Amino acid sequence: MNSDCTTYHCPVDATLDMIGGKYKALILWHLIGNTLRFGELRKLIPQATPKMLTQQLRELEEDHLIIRTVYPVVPPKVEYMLSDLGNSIRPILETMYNWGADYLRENGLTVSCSMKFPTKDS
Amino acid sequence: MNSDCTTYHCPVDATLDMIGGKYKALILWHLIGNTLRFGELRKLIPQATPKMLTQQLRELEEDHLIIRTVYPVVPPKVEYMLSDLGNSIRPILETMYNWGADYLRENGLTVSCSMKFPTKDS
DNA sequence: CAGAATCCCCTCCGATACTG
DNA sequence: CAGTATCGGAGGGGATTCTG
Repeated sequence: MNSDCTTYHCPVDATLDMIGGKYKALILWHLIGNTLRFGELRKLIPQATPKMLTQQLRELEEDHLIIRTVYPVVPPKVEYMLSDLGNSIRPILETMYNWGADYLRENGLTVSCSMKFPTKDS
Repeated sequence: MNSDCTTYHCPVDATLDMIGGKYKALILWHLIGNTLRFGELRKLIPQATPKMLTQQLRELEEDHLIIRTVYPVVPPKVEYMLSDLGNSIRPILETMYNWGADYLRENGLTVSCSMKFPTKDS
């Protein structure tokens, strides 16, 4: 998370601190129901440079929202998946998704990527 | 909002863009069911400098989440209240509040200000 | 009372190049 | 493949001072 405070002014700030990073919501969203490799995330979020993607993934890992698994093979293989805590944040993402989608639609704005509301699978 | 894009990569980003500002969630939260003056908001959010408070309020106004009313009197009197759009975002704040409160409790962290979950009044 | 204006630091983040 | 290292610009945000 971004803030190093052990005291927040508001629980909402604590939540925003964990998912408010530049690409964090997008990463979490893509990881819902999927275990993905670094390269797969890069393709899904091409606007993020490797540096930024790594940084955001590390912060999500520090906050225990995702689990990073390194396989000691050559070539390297690293997988990312949601933790239980990460899964518990899904309702927030969905609530924000629905509100944002309504807002964008009512304002005639568009979404550039193919992300859709996930069917309630795993 | 922070981004000037008319195209988002995700509705969640659009939502975060509107409420993710430094003090925006806190401002919106305090305005739920209350019409407040600038000075009252300053007392409720003392960690925000006047400059930052003004900036965040202006952005919330541009995004039509709040309504700013100026009374042409001396001394100046300005009131802020939630718009219909601002009120519509309340479920998001509540969802984030609940998740954040659970998270902080389970991690033994504390909230510094006296903000509580609002009773479901106006 | 409700801000506007200035100054300035410092972090975020993109671009580019390199590595085990 | 999955990163790391380095540089540098833009702007977020604090402290302070001033004003109608």
